[in-house]
Amino acid sequence: MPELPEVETVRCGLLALIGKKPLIKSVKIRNRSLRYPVPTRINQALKGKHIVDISRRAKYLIWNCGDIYLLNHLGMTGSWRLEKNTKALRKHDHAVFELDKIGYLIYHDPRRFGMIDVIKENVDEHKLLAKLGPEPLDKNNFNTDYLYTQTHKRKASIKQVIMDQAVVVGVGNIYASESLHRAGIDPRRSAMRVSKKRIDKLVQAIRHILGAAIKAGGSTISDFRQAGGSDGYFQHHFQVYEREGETCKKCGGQIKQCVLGQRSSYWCNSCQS
DNA sequence: AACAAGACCTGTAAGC
DNA sequence: TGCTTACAGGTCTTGT
Repeated sequence: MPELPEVETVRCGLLALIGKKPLIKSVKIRNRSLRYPVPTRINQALKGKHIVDISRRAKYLIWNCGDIYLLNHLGMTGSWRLEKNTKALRKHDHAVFELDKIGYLIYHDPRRFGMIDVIKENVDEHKLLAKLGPEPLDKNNFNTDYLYTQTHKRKASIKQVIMDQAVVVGVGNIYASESLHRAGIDPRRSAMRVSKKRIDKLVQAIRHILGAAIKAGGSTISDFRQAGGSDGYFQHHFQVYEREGETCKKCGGQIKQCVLGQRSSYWCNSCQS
């Protein structure tokens, strides 16, 4: 489901839903079998803590609960919603956080590719976070010089390389295709055959696309919703994603589709090379 | 080190 | 109507 803009949208939505530093009264796990088993000690660890803040690293949400942190990845189908009571629980509601005076914050995830863990300290050193690349919107660490050092030696397609979370985080299957279209680069092109000048265009394109998608509240396709339940709007701005056979809005060329790294990829056969 | 493929899951849509 | 297959926003693991 979520790439960086969707996770950022969920983060903002959750902050709005929970209000000011709510107390966690209890955590009930209905199904521990997410991508990794949810720790059995999670209720004991979080009961009585306040959610001080929610931040994001890559596609991970990090709840700051004072002296302890909750780490959450939404996988493909993870979502959060708030309910007034527990009568409204549905299939695939795997975790229920009872928040004092707020209600029940529910983690829903049909495919169970998401994860929930609790961390005592040094969040950045967590096994899943330690090897992540820079944030795409961080101009100091994600820029043309940096990305070129990563791409010029790699034989794989440029699309696969920018989706590698060790190279840059947050770019998933939709925004990789959209960013490459904006930069005029064929997603099938070997990363090492993209000139530095075009890598510069790509850096700007990734920043622009992700920034615009965050502003639009992410993309709603299939079942993604903001934490408040409303739709994102960026899907209306797709130039190539899921537009196979249609006309390029920029140049009138035809949108093509192929599979790269087992993922559907889309590009315009006229304005991308 | 880098890469391709397999694995983990369920729901939905398409094809027969 | 029902069965089978392909595919879906992610990413870790395995084998070359």
